[in-house]
Parts: sequence; structure tokens; C-alpha cells
Amino acid sequence: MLIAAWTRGNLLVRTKEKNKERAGSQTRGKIVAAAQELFLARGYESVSIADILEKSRVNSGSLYYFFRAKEDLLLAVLDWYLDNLYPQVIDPALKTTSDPIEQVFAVLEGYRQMLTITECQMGCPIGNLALEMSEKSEAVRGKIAQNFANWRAAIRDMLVAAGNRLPAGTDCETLAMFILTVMEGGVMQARAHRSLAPFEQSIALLRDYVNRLVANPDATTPGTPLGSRPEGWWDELM
Amino acid sequence: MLIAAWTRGNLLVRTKEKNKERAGSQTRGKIVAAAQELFLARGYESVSIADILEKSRVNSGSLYYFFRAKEDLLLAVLDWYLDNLYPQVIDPALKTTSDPIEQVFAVLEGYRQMLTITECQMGCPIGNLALEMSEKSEAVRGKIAQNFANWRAAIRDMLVAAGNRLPAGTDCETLAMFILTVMEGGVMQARAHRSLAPFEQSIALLRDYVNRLVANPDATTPGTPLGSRPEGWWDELM
DNA sequence: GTCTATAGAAGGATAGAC
DNA sequence: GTCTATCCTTCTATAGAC
Repeated sequence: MLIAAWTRGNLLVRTKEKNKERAGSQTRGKIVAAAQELFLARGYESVSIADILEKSRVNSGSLYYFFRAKEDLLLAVLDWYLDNLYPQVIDPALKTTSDPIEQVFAVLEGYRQMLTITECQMGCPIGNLALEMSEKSEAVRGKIAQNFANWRAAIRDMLVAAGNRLPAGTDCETLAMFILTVMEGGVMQARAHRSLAPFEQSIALLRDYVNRLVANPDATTPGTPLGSRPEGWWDELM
Repeated sequence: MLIAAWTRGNLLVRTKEKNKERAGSQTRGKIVAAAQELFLARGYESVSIADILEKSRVNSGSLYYFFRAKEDLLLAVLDWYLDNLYPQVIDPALKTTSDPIEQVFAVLEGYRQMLTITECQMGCPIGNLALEMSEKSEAVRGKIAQNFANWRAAIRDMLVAAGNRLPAGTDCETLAMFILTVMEGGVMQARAHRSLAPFEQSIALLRDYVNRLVANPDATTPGTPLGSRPEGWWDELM
């Protein structure tokens, strides 16, 4: 469902567009949709403007009417992901179960399906761009960080809802960040090995960890500041 | 130390070169060294042949004498990483302590230093290329998988050495894969946020997990096949 | 807002002398 | 093995008519 919506288009965002263009014009949306699919499949640098024009069936002049440069188009795609996190990733997971911990794993299950459907060729579109683009543009890096921050916040809310089952003093934001870590690292290895196994095993061990937290809420282990967090690094969210 | 050696050059590999070129020629090595540094800093697509020629102070003709195409040069860089995993990443960690579990964390500490020195602009050179290149070339993807497999095997050996402290039946290869997952996911977020915190916290929670495994070696948690693993996906190594 | 045509730079790769 | 010169393609972006 995740993937289907991601690759099918951008119906949702079109109705939300804040621009002053007349509502009837679908050109901008078609361009963003094409760029989003191509960047997801092949990254940023190896997708050319010509590729985007061909896929969206739009002419060069129109593209540069809406976007000053290729990078602005990428920013628009990242905004699209920002707008679609809840409708396409979080809300479907919330609906599968009322157990907040199971909701977290339902989100991860969505990524597993994405890997399955694409035969491990597409994983997380943001993680993709994070490594390719972080050094090249501050604006892009900022929007990627914001995407991560929103994802983390959504997972954090689920963990907070499960808070009484976790060890007292657990920092849910940090644990959410760790879950994103495992998801991204698992996707990376799944793609490199063209196998679901690294992803599935990573999630299995993550679940073992969560199970151990729930089973032993009073245990503390030496030198592990589960409840502490250096302030300030996730400022992009606020 | 990790980083210093990575960015300084490739003294080691030059002496190992299997090619038939006369030993005195440093040209091939200079090209690989330049390419390795540039790919690490900026990825593959956004580094041009001209960039590599300028940095290595070599002429176009020489580069194409040694490498048929840009992709062959990338394969040579990936071979360089394969050759340098132990001398530059594993051996230094083995020397820091005799406790195998601490050796694992010493490896991760090396990556933390890399992030520190580069102000979170460079992380794992392989993870970098894994997401950018997995879909573009089977040859490249295979060598990236091999790099992951060797890293995993080295960590697995440490875990095997600590085996009696881990839950009976723990699959050390899977746990090693999970450690790579956490490392890569942590590096990704550190770069996206330009902050060490996501990496450090990811490692802190990983340590909490390992501590819980060691503290509760008899506990099993439902539905988590810590000791099982689908066979076959890491075949690249064998 | 959309179209065609094209500028102008940068890209990977090759030729052929030495 | 190394050099210079350059081919040809592809790329991002713009011009200007409609």
C-alpha cells in the first residue's frame, strides 16, 4: 500500500498545493510525481531533466517555469514526502492494530513490503537521498533531516502510548531514532545483497530487544543512558 | 586512525598490487587513491573523470590505459577497501583490548572518530555507495555485498570468541549483521543531521541490547529467532 | 502556462604521437 | 606508459514565439 501509493502518483498533494497556479493545471504535479518516482528508483544525480520531461510528458519550458533548477525540484519532492508521511506510512499502520508497539512494527512491515514488491531494489526514498545529497546542499540536507524528524516523532508517539510497558525513564524519542537506524541499515543491506533476509533479521533482533525491554522494565545495564539524551540535535523538528 | 589512513593514501595496497605493471609505476595507485577519496567525499556520479585526473595529477590517457571505464575504477576502489578492511579497521580494534565484545565496540568507535574528524560529512564509504549504486551495476553491487560480508565475518569472529557469554544458540553471523545495520543507520542519520548524537545514541542502545543479552543469556523472547537464519543470502562471502 | 529550438558547459572516452 | 588534443554525447538551463 505504501509502495503502491508512492509509485502510483501524488493525488493527495495536488489538492493541498499552496501555489497560486490555477487549480486545474496538473503540470506541476505531474513533474513532481515523475521526479519522485525517478529519484526513488535511481537517485538524484543519475536522473536527468530529460528523463523527467519524458516520463511526465511535459516540455522543458514548463518545468523551468515551475522550478528554477533541478535542485528546487528535489526540494519539492522532499516536501511531497513530508506531506505524505502520515497518509501513506503512519495512518495505515495505526489502523492495523491498537497495540502501539505492534503499530511500530506495522510501519516496518510496510518497508518490508516495499522491498518485496521491488525485489529489494527500492527501500526508503529518504535514506537513499540522505547519503547521496547530505554534502551537496544545505537546503536539501535540512529537508531530509526534517523528514527523518517527522518519522521519528510519529514513532515516538506510538512508543509514548506504550510507555508504561517500557523501562521507566526510557527516552522515547531516542528509541524511535534507534528504530529508524535499524530500518535504514536493514534496507541498505537488503538492497546490497538483493535479499530480504538482512532486513527481516534486523527487524527480528530489534523485536527481541523491545521484548527484552518490556520483559525486564526494571533492569538497567551499565553505561547505557537509555533515559538521557544530549539536547539540541533534533532542532529541525521544532 | 581509520580515517587518517583512508584519506592519506594507499601505501599498503600498492605493494600488494597483482597487476603486471612494473613495480616502480605509481600511476595506477595514484589514480585509485584519488578516486577513493573523491568517491568517499562525494559519491560516484558527482565525481567526474576530470576531477580524478586533477587530484591524482595524471593525464586522461594514463587513466584509460589502466581502466577501461569509470566503473572499472570504482571496482578497483572497492577492491582497495576489501584489501584494507583488516589492516585499517579490524586489526587496530583487536589491539585495543582482549575482550571480544569490547573489540566490536572499538570498531564502532573508529567510525565515530571518522564522523568526528569530518564533522559528520563522511561515514562509511561502502554504505555510501551501496544505496547509490546497487541498482546500476551488478558487478559493483556484488563487490559492495562482498565488502559487507567481510566486515560481518570479522565481527562474527569476535562474537564467536565471546560466545559463552551470549545466549545459547545465538547466531553470531546474524548478530554481526545487526551490528552493521546499526552502524550504517547511525551514520546515515548523523550525516543527515550533521550531528554525532544519532550515531552515539544508536551505539548506546546497541550496547544496552548486548548488555541485556549477556545479563540474561537464558531468556528467550517470543517470536524472535535469534538462533535461526535463512540459509543462502550471504553466499557472496563463501 | 506551454511550446520549440538551442545555447553553452561538462561529461566519458578515444586517437595517435612519443 | 604517458602525453596532448579532441570527438561526440549528454546535460542543465534559457530564449522567445504563441
